[in-house]
Amino acid sequence: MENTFRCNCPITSALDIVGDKWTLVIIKQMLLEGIKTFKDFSECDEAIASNILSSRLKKLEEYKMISKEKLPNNKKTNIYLLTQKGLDLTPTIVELTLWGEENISEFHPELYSDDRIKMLKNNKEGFINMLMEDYKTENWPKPFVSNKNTNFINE
Amino acid sequence: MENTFRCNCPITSALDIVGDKWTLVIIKQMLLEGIKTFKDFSECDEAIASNILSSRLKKLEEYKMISKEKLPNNKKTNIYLLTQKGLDLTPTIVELTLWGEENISEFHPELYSDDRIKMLKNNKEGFINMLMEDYKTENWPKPFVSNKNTNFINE
DNA sequence: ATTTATTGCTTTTATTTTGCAAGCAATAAT
DNA sequence: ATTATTGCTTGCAAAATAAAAGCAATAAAT
Repeated sequence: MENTFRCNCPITSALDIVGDKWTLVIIKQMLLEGIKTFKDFSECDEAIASNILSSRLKKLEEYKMISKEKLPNNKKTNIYLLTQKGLDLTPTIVELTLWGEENISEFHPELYSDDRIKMLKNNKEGFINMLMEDYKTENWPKPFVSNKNTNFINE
Repeated sequence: MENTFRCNCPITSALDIVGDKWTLVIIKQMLLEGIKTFKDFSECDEAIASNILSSRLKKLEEYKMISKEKLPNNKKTNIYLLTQKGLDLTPTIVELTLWGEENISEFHPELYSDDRIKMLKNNKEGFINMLMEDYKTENWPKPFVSNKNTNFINE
């Protein structure tokens, strides 16, 4: 963590953290593919080597971009979750997706495009918000809701 | 250029091109700091080693993200310019800037913020368009304008 | 016209990072 | 009690990166 930053420029410093082959891929997998455990990462499409995965997760934790937790009924498996800092990379990832989708197929014909990307092109702002909100509601601990408010539907 | 792509995902593929320590720094310098020649790059703040600069410029040219030209009166100096493909990374760079500016200072207190970043926060969309238009008018060959239209002011 | 400086690299060598394979401790399943 | 799974770490080889030096082509100065 010491001497990580080349200079005082925010872009260059951002790249000192996420500017490598794997870090943003990891965040993408968590954000878009529901990946949460070490095993999930190891088994998925872009299977990253376990030592590199390990070092990247450590770095992301140091920078508070992910948290490492355990489920109450499983003392072994770690659950890695994006924090707000990590989630805040959603717009960057979305812009990279759009750039890739429009500029790479010439060099990489098998590149896929899917329905989500079409949605994204239709309404970028909305898509970004949806991604971030969905991640939170699916993965972040539910806030306590008092009984008063839970049964509206049945009243 | 062969075997560059890990898989068919647009994000991962984008990172196969720009996912390293230097590529986006180079594009940032061209876009935001008016850097155009090999010497400019070598002399600036984040002085990249010349061999790496050389290899990155070559890669960016292969992917048509920059062009390499010469001025008519100078047979020596190469001028590197962003093409549309390169310029299209502006939104990605802008989002990275915002992320860096809001999430890194905790770990890097010397990180600077400036007036341009304030402008950017006020009007992201407009700032991105301004950056791209400014770059084009300042660096791309001027289109021919017929005499008919040049003297409005004097009529 | 000849020397000197600059530019845009390439080459060499050293260091760092990456990645595969194997190993291993702790927990969970059988 | 035994076996399988998970989440790592370690060791080593290969690849990428980086600092330094070198060099050819052009431009500038004398």
